[in-house]
Amino acid sequence: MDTFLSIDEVARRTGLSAHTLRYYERIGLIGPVARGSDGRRRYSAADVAWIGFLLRLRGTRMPVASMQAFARLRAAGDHTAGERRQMLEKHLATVVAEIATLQHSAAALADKIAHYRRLEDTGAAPQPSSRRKR
Amino acid sequence: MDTFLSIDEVARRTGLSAHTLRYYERIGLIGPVARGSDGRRRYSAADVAWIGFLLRLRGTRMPVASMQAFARLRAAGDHTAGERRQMLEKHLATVVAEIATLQHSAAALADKIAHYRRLEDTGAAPQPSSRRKR
DNA sequence: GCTTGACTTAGAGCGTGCTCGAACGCCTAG
DNA sequence: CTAGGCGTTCGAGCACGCTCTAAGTCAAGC
Repeated sequence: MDTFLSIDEVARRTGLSAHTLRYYERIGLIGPVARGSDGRRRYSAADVAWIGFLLRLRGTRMPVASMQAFARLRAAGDHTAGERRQMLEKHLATVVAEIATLQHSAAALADKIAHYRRLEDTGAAPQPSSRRKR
Repeated sequence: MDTFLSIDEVARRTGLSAHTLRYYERIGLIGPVARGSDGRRRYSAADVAWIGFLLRLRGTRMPVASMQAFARLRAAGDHTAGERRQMLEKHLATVVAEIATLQHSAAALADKIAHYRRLEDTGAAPQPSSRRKR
């Protein structure tokens, strides 16, 4: 199984740049990646899966510092699983809260838009760049 | 009606710092605020309402540059209402999309947590810092 | 008059998360 | 042997959104 990927392949698959992948490794988000005899990185499937997980955390705006903490726990071994679970639970709670406030804000935005629409339909200046066919 | 507020009062009410309020004014997010005879800012109720709206936009992660664009349109007069509505609609769409991906991620997080919980219950090392009374 | 304290401006500095540049190494093709 | 291309490290630089400092003004209280 030649299941090892070059940094460019991983970049392509994850959407991160090679620069960013090296950066993540530097700051400890990604554990030391295996190297070929020429010193180049050879990412395993597990590495890629972990990066995918990191991207999910990032997508929920977990700060890099927290991801680092999580990565450290992971590297420390199985006995930190409980701690890791707690981190995730805490983070999940903030994500859920954020979803709620976003939904709230989305509703407010929709109201504002409706307000604008009313303004326009009440015969104010017609929109130049908007085909607003009632 | 002494409906004018000092910068500190506005800071208190909006949760922004006085520094940030001045900064927002400097970069054009908040139009020129009226001044008292002593040169100090005197915020009107309309100013405060506008700041509230800005905060909502910020809460949905609208970039400052976009808020500036919106503020410019607003300052340009009523005839930009259509354009402003379009901006809001576009932004609302991104907010809705983001809510969706956050929900997706939240579900994935919940799965991961469940996974950890399973690990723990399958008799791995007991958690030191977790009273997991099955 | 002097002090205190809240305000003003202009501009420098900072935390976060990348992003890029410079200089070099190694492999392959021609 | 040389050139090209892709990788490496180390460190500087950047975009964003504030945040703070410095130096000064003004009004009120002692």
